[in-house]
Amino acid sequence: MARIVPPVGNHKANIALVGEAPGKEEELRLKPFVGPAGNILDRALRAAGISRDACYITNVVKVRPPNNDFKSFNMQDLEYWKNALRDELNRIQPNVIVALGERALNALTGMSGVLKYRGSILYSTLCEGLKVVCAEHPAFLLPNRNPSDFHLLVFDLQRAKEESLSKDFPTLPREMLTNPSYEEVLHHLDLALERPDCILDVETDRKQKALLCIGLSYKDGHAICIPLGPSCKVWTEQEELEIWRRLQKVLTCERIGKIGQNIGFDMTILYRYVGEIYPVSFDTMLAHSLLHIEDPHSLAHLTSIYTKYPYYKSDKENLWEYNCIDCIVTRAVYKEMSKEIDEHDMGRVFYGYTMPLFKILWRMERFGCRIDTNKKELSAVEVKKEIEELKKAINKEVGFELNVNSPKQMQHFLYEYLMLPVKRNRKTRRVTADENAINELAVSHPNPVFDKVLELRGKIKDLSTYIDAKVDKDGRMRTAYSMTGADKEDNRLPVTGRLASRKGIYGSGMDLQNIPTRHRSMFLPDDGMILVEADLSQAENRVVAYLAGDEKQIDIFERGGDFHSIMATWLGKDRKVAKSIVHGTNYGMKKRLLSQITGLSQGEAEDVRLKYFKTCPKIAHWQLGIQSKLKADRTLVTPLGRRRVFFGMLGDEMFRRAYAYIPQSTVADWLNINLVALYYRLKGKCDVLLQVHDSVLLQCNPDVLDDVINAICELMQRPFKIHGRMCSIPVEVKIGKNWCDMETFNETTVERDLVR
DNA sequence: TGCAACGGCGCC
DNA sequence: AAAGGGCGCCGTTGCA
Repeated sequence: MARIVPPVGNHKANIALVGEAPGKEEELRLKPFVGPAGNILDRALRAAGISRDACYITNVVKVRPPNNDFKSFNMQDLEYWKNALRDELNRIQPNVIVALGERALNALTGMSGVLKYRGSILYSTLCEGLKVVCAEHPAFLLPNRNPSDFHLLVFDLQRAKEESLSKDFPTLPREMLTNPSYEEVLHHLDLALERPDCILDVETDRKQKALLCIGLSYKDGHAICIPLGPSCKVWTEQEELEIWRRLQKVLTCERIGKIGQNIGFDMTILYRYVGEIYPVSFDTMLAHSLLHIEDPHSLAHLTSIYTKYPYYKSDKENLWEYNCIDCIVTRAVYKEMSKEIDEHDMGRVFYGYTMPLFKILWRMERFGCRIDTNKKELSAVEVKKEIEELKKAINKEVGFELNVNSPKQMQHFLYEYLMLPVKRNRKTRRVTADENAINELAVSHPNPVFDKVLELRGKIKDLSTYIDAKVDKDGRMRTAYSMTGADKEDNRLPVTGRLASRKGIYGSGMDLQNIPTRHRSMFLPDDGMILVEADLSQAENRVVAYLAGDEKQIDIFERGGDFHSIMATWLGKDRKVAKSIVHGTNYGMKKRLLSQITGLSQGEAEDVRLKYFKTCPKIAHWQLGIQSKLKADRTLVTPLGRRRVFFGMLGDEMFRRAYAYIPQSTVADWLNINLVALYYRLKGKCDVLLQVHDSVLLQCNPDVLDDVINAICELMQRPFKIHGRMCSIPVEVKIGKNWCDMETFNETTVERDLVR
């Protein structure tokens, strides 16, 4: 028998909280929000400075749904409860209603998509004249769901508190010029020329990235959308030419800071029309990734946090209007964010490092690297042939067509056809036929086909990923760097401070941070130039030694000894094993995997691991310190000031991520800081081609090689502080005629090279 | 045909 | 009981 859970709270409340339906605990105690979700709500209310007694708390449906499944209510039931809710809220007349979760949002406003609308201030369609603030349902924030969104609930409740002062809606200026005449365009571009900054946002089609229109906002609450691009029929040829000319004047005017959300995209689109846009003073996405690295950096999210404009990204049917709103909102976001940067004293980092690095990376993306296209085509032919032969051999050996790239077919082949013992992925615990599994099977159940399978997979990877990568028409390979992960893949956000490298928006180019050495011979310097690679040597190990404050390790590094050889003698193993043990153990690896990567037995591996901790006890201390820091506030800060909050379950998995985080991001930041410094020091003397996490690839004229290498050594090896102690990371400089055959620099190699 | 999820694998 | 982390791209598969 369904029991009705009545609302609770103050009938004169200015804030009404509306959930979906009672749960088990609520039904038992006949009160809304008293179970686990209720606890979360209470915590969030406290954090937002709202007293529960000052709220009226209710649910859309007052009875617990069978199996807690809201969908089991039919339309009639829902209508009944919605009517009851309308009467209820109209009696209370709160200044603001908080819709907690999808069902409440839907009942109160008719909208759907709570993750999009959270933070938005909306008109209630259920109770006319009343104002709704949308928030995620507390049950959605339980530890096993999405605990990292808790702060968003707090934020939305704070917003509700502000809005509870009156029934009025916030005023949101939106002066939009969506279909301007030619004269209006010129007039507004003239006005823009008088202003110190200008928001820029272009719209393109999704596939070709063909330009559709350009939006500008040179003052608050105002925007103009100028239709332009290959399919634009608005202007005469002459008008269009003049608009581009005036536009270029604004976009390249020294006095006008250009501002945008992920403005690198707009710069890339407009490059063919106006060249490089300059100066770019502020990117809201980059600023946000600096201030709140663990949050999403989409404009939709920024809008919900920094402005009171409601979510608008779902209606794109009027593109010009949409373009204008984007600009107006970006300006509002920009103003708030620039204040936040000043308040947090991040100006030096943001304007002096983040934005310059962004500019340099954008130029590197344009510049690209010359490719030996001949060689590339030849090896394509060769590898294709090898693939065909391997395929034939494998099919002949197994007696049927086997696609080694199909996990499904491979699992069937190994575990059903050959009836071998099933191997699982250690992390996911799922059945796998990956390289590791096959290698293990090859030991227990030798079969000549295994080697061929792995070889074939390798060749297919070589061909598809590296050899077939699309070179631009000018024979150059390009990449797009991401400092934030705005175009995130699989919903993962990069959080390390490392750059990501990927294909460009037009589909050419590739990730240039994972090229196997043997494929690097395709990468050439331009005519008359020489490649210079500067590598931070053993950077992560070094940083770990300083972070842990391990005197023994620091001593080896500072004396310039061969770290791994010395560790090898201490641990009583050969150099290679010692290297793996140290590296793996530093990052939380345990005996099983250590034994796998070293070839030792698990018992031996464990012995060496413990011996390493005994030899360098500070390493274990360091790890324990990280653990307690995470337990205390889930936050780690690197020596270079990068901060990261860790969400999710406290445990070894998080600890391992945390061990890796600080050295990884410290090295990345240190390299990038030096990339900026090098760029300005060597301006005109060299071209920066690539950044690969702990190394940079440059090209320069051989006559300035000395200058270049001196600058590299001077800048990159300068000491910086880790835990109050100065640490210097040596640089290994290599030079070469292609990126594969690089020789460590010393005087004789230069001379030999110059003679050639 | 396009898309998302997944398995697999390249480098630092 | 056992467990490095961080990225992006390709091919397959299943679904719309």
